Amino acid sequence: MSPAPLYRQIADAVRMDISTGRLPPGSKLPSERELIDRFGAARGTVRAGLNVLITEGLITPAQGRGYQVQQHEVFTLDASRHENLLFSRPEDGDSFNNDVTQVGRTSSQELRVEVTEASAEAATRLEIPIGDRVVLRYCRYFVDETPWSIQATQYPWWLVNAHPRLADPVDVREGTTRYLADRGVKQVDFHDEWSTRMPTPDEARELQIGPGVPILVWVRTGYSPASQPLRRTVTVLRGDLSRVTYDIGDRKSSPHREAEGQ
Amino acid sequence: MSPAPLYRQIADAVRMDISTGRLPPGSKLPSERELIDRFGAARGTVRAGLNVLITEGLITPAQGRGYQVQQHEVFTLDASRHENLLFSRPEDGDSFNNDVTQVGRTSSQELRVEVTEASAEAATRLEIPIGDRVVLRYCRYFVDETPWSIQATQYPWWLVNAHPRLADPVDVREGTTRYLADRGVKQVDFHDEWSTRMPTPDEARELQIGPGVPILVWVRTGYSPASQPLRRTVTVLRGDLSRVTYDIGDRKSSPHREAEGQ
DNA sequence: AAGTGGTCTAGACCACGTA
DNA sequence: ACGTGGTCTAGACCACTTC
Repeated sequence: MSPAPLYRQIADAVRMDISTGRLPPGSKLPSERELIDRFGAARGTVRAGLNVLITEGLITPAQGRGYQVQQHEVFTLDASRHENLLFSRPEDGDSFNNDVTQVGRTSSQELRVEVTEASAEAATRLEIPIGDRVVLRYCRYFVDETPWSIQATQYPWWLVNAHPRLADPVDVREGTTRYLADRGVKQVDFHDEWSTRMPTPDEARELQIGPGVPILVWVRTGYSPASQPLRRTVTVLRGDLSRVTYDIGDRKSSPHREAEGQ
Repeated sequence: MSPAPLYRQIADAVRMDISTGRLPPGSKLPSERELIDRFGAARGTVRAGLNVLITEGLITPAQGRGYQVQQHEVFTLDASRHENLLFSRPEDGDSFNNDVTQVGRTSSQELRVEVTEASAEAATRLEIPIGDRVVLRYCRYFVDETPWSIQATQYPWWLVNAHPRLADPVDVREGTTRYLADRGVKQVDFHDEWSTRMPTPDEARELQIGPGVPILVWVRTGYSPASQPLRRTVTVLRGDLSRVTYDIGDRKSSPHREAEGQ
């Protein structure tokens, strides 16, 4: 066995300090110059080692302030209840806002509404021709002032015609799902797709995430009782701040809600 | 606006070549020496630029062979059907194997069985004391010879006592869920938790993933009709090869199965 | 002003893969 | 043998933060 290269030894040593708690979340790492002395390495080698930990999502660098051990406040989303009318009352309003405030945190959002043409994926899901007109409701959600997710929902034009507030460039206070339900358009079935990947530079900027933090991509299609697709929502969630749960079956409530170490 | 640093310009230029299709998935990138000439940069600068794309999961380097644009063959897992006895017949056998062969691909697995003590998280989920004896069934799954997931299931000791094949260090041919069901122990409710993060070095080695590829972590707890926890399974999935779906509601089948670009 | 990380250069030698 | 990436050095100057 050849020995591990020096930059890996540096990464392993610092990673060990983090996992054993010698460097707790939020604490400051030794400076590059200190590590140069400790390991007798050139600066480039030390930086290569620290770079490993950055791409593992363990530390973040800040110009002029040194490196810091990452710390997260995870927010849990219950996807099997979320937007499910059976589990929300009309007075609860927007489901995201509701979920957040219920655990004692604050939420805010930025909304943008456009009329555009359906992308190929959206058209397939919505069972309309590619390029058909759709309303796109684009929203960025914040938990405690931190960007948490970006959401883009497309509604088919026939639905917007019948329910024009979908195209309002302002909040639909009670939530669009509830708005539609109150007008007789109920979403009773959902098809969800989940995947993960590293963010594009644009996504990283909008969610304010650095290198080493992946995102969750959630594509939800909502259906009427007649199995007609009513909308398609793409949500991009910060991986370091998100946990998602599903309950399958008839159990009334999920008994466990504790945080788990990552 | 100050101009972007040179290494970012290099990353952006190559990323553009990839996203426009000039460099299709699987193709070879220009060598570092070529990029040095094209951009008039030092080697370290070119490598810094390529490193950005590596951590974005867009390219992979291979010593002696150059850089290559990443390509994936995504495998979709239907989590709301998976292991659900309502959707599988006894003769189907192990559900993972079944899911894989049904789409014309081959699966294999490595199994290891241990008797250990319950971790804190597992004990909470299984509603047993911390440190209680459990059987741990550890399995690595392959799709088409590629490592795809690592799975660790813990069964409480009272269940193993009653159904001893759970501790057999060999495959339970029909699948453990079916084995238990046939002996009157039905799992009817599931609680699932999903999160994403970068792999630890160990996970990266076992799943054969390079930098820039995140993982999905899936924690499933299975319950009896009396809401007694029967098992807790932690699955670690390669993010670049995995898509997960849930169907919520009564719709018989999900009408759409097409691949989507990533 | 002093200390931190960010960018960049110009070399060197090694390890791996292909031919 | 040759071309590829992998590791490493020893500098330099800049930008930002803290004091």
